[in-house]
Amino acid sequence: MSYSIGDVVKKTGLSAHTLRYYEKEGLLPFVKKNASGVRAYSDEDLRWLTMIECLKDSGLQIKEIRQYIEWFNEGDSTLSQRLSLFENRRKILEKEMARLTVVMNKIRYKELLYREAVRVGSLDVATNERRLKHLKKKLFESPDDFDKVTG
Amino acid sequence: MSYSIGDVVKKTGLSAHTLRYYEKEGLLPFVKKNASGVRAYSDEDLRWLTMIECLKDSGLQIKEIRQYIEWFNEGDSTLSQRLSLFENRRKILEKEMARLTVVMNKIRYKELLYREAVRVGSLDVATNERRLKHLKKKLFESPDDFDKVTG
DNA sequence: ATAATACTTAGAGTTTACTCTAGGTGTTCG
DNA sequence: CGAACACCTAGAGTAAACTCTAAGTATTAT
Repeated sequence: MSYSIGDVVKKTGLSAHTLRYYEKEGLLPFVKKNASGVRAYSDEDLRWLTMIECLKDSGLQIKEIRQYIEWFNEGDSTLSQRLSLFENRRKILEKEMARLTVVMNKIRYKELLYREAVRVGSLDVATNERRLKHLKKKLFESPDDFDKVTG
Repeated sequence: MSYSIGDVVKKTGLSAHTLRYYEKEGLLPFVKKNASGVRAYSDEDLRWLTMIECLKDSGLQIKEIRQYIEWFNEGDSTLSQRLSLFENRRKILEKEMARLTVVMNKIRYKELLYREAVRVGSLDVATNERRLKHLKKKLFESPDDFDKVTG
């Protein structure tokens, strides 16, 4: 099976502009064109687009994805480089998730603080409630200046 | 206590450029200047910078942070808007963490696949190993095209 | 006193990943 | 056969968040 750029737009949700841009950036080196220069995407190309989406979701930049595809095309001699890439990415994702957990607690505290402030009609009153002060301590293992902010 | 922009650079790790940029964008409406126009940051200003960092970490854009600060300055009449902001942010962070969990599993599979490929010296051989095929099933609850990609 | 350093402003430049425009060619349908 | 539509390329424009430059003033150290 082969697909026009319009077909791929429908399948992937990417714009035709974006698909051509990806190709220009070296992310789709396998896409064939017919005699009049019209792109014909294969199922393999669609699977690469799925892979590209995953790599983008993991935070890779386009030039890093291009590097990965180049390594893939060079074959088994680049296996260790590709392993490093995924190792690093996994570590970065772990850090990112840890970071988000910390931020989440701070935002959750603010949400509860403002929920109470709305209930009693005053931010100052809510901020000084024992229950919320206690919650603050519970949510922030390592307190920083954050808990002094009144906003 | 008050601090020069250089002091704040050392304390926060932000550049002087960035601090002035934040001020221009309305994120630091309280910073005082002396007779010759030199900024003197207060402890309150430093706490706002901590708050701004948290909001940025949670994914808010600068204009959204400015909006929040404007609401803060308007007092208790904007409590419900601020509550909405934190509610939305919490929901977005939850989605983001769920997204990262999915991506993490895919990247972890790739890492293990390439670790094995490096060990045996062949991506094709590793891809066809029963152990890794089984792992793939375990990691991806809802299989998509991803598991067909060989790269 | 003078050199170095820190500060000021306005505004231009950078990066990333698109996103769109202009001007044109090719294909399909009634 | 001609209108409508999909496609092509090259290149310009956009948004966000900085990042830096230029040209000048003020402060500090020797």
